[in-house]
Order: sequence, then structure tokens, then C-alpha cells
Amino acid sequence: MVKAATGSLAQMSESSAQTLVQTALLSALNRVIAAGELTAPLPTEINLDRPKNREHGDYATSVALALAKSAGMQPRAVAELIVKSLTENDLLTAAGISKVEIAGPGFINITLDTASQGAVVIEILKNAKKFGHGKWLSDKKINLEFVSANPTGPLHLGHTRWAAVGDALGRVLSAAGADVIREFYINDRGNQMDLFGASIRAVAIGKDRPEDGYHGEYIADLAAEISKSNPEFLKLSEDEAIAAFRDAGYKLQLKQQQSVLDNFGTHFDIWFSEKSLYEKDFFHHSLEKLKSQGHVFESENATWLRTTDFGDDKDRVIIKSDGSFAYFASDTAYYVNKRERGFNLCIYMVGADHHGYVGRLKAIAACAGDDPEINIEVLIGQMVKIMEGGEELKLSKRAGTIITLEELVEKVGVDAARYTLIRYPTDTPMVMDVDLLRKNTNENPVYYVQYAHARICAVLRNAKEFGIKYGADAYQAALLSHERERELIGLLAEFPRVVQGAAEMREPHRVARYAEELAGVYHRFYNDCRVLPLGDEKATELNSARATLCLATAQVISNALDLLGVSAPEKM
RNA sequence: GCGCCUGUAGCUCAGUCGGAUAGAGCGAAUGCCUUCUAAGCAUUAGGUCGCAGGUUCGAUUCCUGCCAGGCGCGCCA
Repeated sequence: MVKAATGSLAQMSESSAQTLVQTALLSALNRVIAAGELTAPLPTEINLDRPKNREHGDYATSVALALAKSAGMQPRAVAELIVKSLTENDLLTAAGISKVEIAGPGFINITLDTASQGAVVIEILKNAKKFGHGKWLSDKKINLEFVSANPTGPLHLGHTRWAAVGDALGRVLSAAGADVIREFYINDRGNQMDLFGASIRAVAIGKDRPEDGYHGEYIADLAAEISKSNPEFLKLSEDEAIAAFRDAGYKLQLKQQQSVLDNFGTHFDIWFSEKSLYEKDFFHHSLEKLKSQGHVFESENATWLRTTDFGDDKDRVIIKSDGSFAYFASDTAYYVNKRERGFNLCIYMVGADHHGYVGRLKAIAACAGDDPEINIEVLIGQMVKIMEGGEELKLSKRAGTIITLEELVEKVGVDAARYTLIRYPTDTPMVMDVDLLRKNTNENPVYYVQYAHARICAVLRNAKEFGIKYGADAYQAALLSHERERELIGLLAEFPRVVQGAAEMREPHRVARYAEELAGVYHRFYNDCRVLPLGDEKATELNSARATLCLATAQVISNALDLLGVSAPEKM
């Protein structure tokens, strides 16, 4: 778990170029309003954008457009007042601004002076792995639940998307200062488990598996392994044998899932057993809690939760009329359990085929007396298809149904699989092209980004060999005034905002897209700005400054990839 | 029928808490390595942002309706 931001980080965010500019603008605006030249509410924050067009400067704000209406003035007139105030009150120099312009309908475009803009490189080197981290979500204690597969078979493609995205989201949330526990909910009770046990037993004794049982090849493997180490199981009565095979199979299968996830770089803090919700009478404790909120009722011999009180389509049965627990019973108890463990935000990542659950999950929170807008979030992952040789792969030898996580990794490797799954928003269905993921070209974004990192490492190895000094001590920000250098530095400075956005919107794909953009900007810089001296040239301070910029860029690419759980190789 | 998601370049997709001339990769055409990793870079070409209204200084972005596609609507788990 990542600790909350340190003092130096806090300092960093207070002194970053963006913040200095925002402060200056706010101050200028404040004075204009105080002087009575403008009648408008003072905004709490000035929205700074990076203009798409480089001619519009390093930052732009539309604050004048936003205020024009309430001020009853033309937007450009408001902008002029702000700019005049900036200049007359001598706020520009302190904020590191070299140029302010009013453009278009009333945008204020701001250009930083080179030295001030380049200062971020020092911050990156100083904070190293922590650059981009912050404490935006430090008030959140998050339970992040994902994958949560049944322990009755291998993990398939749908699980794989969450294994990658959930893990990345966990990293991003931690980087944003949240206290995050990653949890895997094991559905280790109910009919499915019994069917699983019956399927293994059937194979072990050479009978046909139940019609609605499990039919993958792995069942036979489990049956063979269990029969070999527990020959006595074969002599048990049917019921006893089913239970014995079920429990033994469960252990092996869970272990297999754990090892596959481990190999995939996805880590869980807690493996939570559904069955454990029924131990020590916890379930009844949770039911009492719900009852005390007044949304539990009895009808037709069953116990229900009136989820329709909170927008669900229909009320849900908790205890069936035969006295057994509905699956939903576990959902209610599990939610109560999470809250009692102190989480103020429970995030569920579920597949699109379960999106009908969103309403009832949110209703559970509301029925428990919580605010479903605050304490619970359900993220939906759309389907993943996989193509190879122009055709959709549907059958897995192993699982009997669809491609497994393990098979995907065998085909394309961990980095390519993870990266590809993460770089799309999860509410979009996606298609993975195995042939493309095997290519080592920039059709394959993961290589594009990794290559940029490896390339920088090569440059820095050479720099070292040539005795060129680089690092914070050898860095003179004012020397980096080339358009490509400014572009690169400007984008490096954006990284913390990207992390913040990815965390707040629960969209780790933003980090991947940023990494791709950064790699592209670096490649262009590399092409136009020679880092090392040519031939017999003597090394200059510019060589040192550029090499230092390279070092900072490698750090940020590495930090971004780290948030995705993808490696940043030094050589390729 | 009801609910959720999606519709952006020939293809795969970004962008959308409202902002200036809508982006990237691939595919197509043409250039750049006797000097840092060419797994790279540059130029050109390509668009009714599904359709129609509304909200306003401004809409691909927000609202409504429609069209098309995907998924879901159990006392299953």
C-alpha cells in the first residue's frame, strides 16, 4: 500500500507551475473584484487547460468566458481586466509567466518562461517513483473487489479483463492517496460447488458427468490428481464422496487461480470466503442490522429485502421458503461485513452480464442505511473477444468454454495482455487481436511505450560512457527552449493530473493513453534534439540538460507503466 | 416491453464534469539511418462526431425523442 503523500510532495504540488499560475490568476481576479471593476462570484478554483494548439501557449483558461454572464460583460472585457490586473500587480514574474494573451472569444493564453517550466524535471528526479502520486483521495478507505471467480474452473477472458484493470485501478487509487484493500470474493458455497464436486467424482469413478455440471478437461485432471492422493474417496458413499471431491477440488482450483493471477502480476490482499459469512452467526448479525433499518419483510414463507424502496426493479429474496439462503443473502452480508471492516467506499467490478446487479447492490447499501451515491460504486466491464488469424477464438481445450487467462498469457505474454486490456475504457466492448499483440511494432502500443523507455536507457548508458554529467546538479532548465523540449517538459508536468483524473474517474486507461502520448512526444524530441555530442564535439551544458530531461522522462514512463503493472525494460 | 452500455476517418479506437482548427495507430502515397536503439520520425490523404430537436455566447460532449448493435431482466449461483 502506498503511504499518503510526504511533505515534499505536498510542497511540490503547491509550487508546481500549474498551481503558481492558478494562484496568480485567482489573485488577479480577486483584486479586480475587490476593486469593484467586476461583479461576479470568485471561483474557488481556476480551471487550467493545456491547449491543443501549441500556439495558444502552455496553459489556457476559460475563466473569463465562464464569468462573463454573471458579470454582465463581454468575455473579452473580463479577460482584459484579469490580464491588466496580472500585469499591474506584478503577478507574472512570481508565477513564472513570460507571456499572457487574450485570444478567441475570451480565452487567456499563458506561456511560461523556460526556466520556470523546466523546473518540473527537478521535481521528478527528487520524487522519483513517487512523482505523480498525491493525496487527492486520502479520505477514502476503499474495498476494491474484482475478479471474484467461482473456484470451480480456470479464469477466463472476462476475469482477465478485471484482473488487469482492477489491479491497475488499485495501483492508481493507492497512488492518489486512497487506502485500498484489494479483495477476491470466493463463491465457495451453493449448488455450483456441489455440481463441481459431483463432476469430479463422476470422472473419478468413470461415470458420466451431470448434465448441468462442469465439462472442461481440467475436471479430469482434478479427478486424477485427487484420486491419486486420496484413494479412499472412491469408497465413500455418494454424498460423502461428492463433498470430499468438492472440497479437495476447490483447494486445488483456488490454488491454480492464485498462481495464475500471481504470474499475471495481480495481487490480492484478501481472499474472502463466501462461506465464512455464515460462520459465527455473522449472517444473522447482518440480517438484524438490515432489519433495524426497516427494509426486511416476510412473504410467502420467505424473507425479503425491499430493494424497490431504492430503485431496484423488484424486491429480492434473502432466505428462500425452504429455509436455504439465496445467493443474494451473501451479497447483503458481505456488504455489511465490508462496512464493518471500516471501508467507506466499496467498489465492485462486475461483468456486463451481471449489470442487472447494480440496482440491487446499490439498494443493499441504501437498505443498510448508507448513501449509495457515496459508499458503493459498481463498475461494469464489457465483454472481451479474442481474435486470431482473423477468427474469433471461442473454445478453450482446458476450460471447455472460453479462452482462459493462462492461454492468453501463453499467446501474447503478460505485458501485452495486461496493457491491451487496460488501455480501453471498461464500458466499451473490446476485441483483442492476438496476431497484432505478437508484433513488435508501434501497431502494438505496449511496445511503443516500452521502446521509448528502452531507448532512453540506451541514450543514458551512452551518456555515462562519454562522461556526460546528468541529474539534478547538471541541469539548467533555462537551456531547454526548443519546441520539442518544451512540449516534452509540459507533458511530463501533466502526469500528476493524469493520475488524479484516472483515480477520481476510476479509469486507469487514462494512464495508458498518457504513456502513449508521452512516448510519442519523446520520440519526436529524440528525432529533433540531439542529446549526446556528435563525433568530436565537446560536451556542453545543453547535452547535460537534455540527458537530464531524458532521465526524467524515463522516470515518468516507468511510473506510468508501474501503475499499469507493466514492465519498463532497459533494453529491448 | 423495461433497464444498462455502445454508435467519432476505410479499419481498431481515444477525446466528452460544454470551449478555440475533432485526435492517434493501422491501412494508402512519399521521404528520413557512414553520428544517441528505424521496435523510431516527418509530410500528404481521409470526418453530416448515428439521426432530429432542445438548453446557451459556444454542443462530439448536457437533456428529450428516434434509428442501429451488444448485454441483462430467477425463491440459479
